[in-house]
Amino acid sequence: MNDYSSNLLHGNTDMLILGLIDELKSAHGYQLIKEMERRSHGFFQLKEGTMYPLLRKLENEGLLEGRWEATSNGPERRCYLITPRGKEFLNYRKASWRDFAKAIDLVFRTETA
Amino acid sequence: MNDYSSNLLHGNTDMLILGLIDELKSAHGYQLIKEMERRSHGFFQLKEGTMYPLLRKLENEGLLEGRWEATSNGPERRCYLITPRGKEFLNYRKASWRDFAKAIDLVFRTETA
DNA sequence: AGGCTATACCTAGACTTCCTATGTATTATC
DNA sequence: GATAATACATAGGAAGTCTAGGTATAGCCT
Repeated sequence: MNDYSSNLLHGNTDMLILGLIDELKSAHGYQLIKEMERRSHGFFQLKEGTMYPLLRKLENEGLLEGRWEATSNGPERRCYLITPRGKEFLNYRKASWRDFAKAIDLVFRTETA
Repeated sequence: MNDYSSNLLHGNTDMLILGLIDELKSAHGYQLIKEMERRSHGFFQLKEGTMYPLLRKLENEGLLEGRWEATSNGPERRCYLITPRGKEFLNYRKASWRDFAKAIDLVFRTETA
């Protein structure tokens, strides 16, 4: 990420996490970091120190549901599903994002437009 | 602004300020707050505690040039122009913003797209 | 056996950015 | 002379992300 990406990311991380889990049906933290990086062509490189506390926070708020799962070839992982409340929140955040992007455009659109 | 707007705003404020000053040729802090609010239909309501320190910071960094001006009907105001370095920086930030918005879309675009 | 890499998660403390709350001062309006 | 609008200033706090460390398992290579 360049110098500003983590600033721009501010407030969008939970939308990205919830959205990805919603799409993937089930995902764990490490996977989400890699998947976001892959999909954005390297633009988003969320740090572990950001991801794991945030997942727990979203779980505590009832937006995600997590459970430990054993793997055949590595350490246990905590897999998350999105809850109905999480889906609601995701939709709200997506709408906020659209409004925000629209507002940026409005500011830069010239007066006569 | 709703609860999240100030989070989404993170890292975009200087782009908005520089962009508006660039468009308006010259502007002062109070004007910028009102103009942003007007143009975004109330979405952006930057606080004075955000605006004034930021303007001074941008001036100190050589991106803006400010001078005090008397007014006929009120207190003095500090008017700002954008410098060549400021325009460069603005273009860079606008490009970053486009990249960021694109990255968000990429993450949410389904695999097959 | 030992070292390296990838996977997978955890935490404390720092940093940046923006907001809150408050203060000063001028002019116009009621 | 009280209030509102204009106009700027500042200290302290809140929120979100990063830094920089840590633990642990499994596979691969020498």
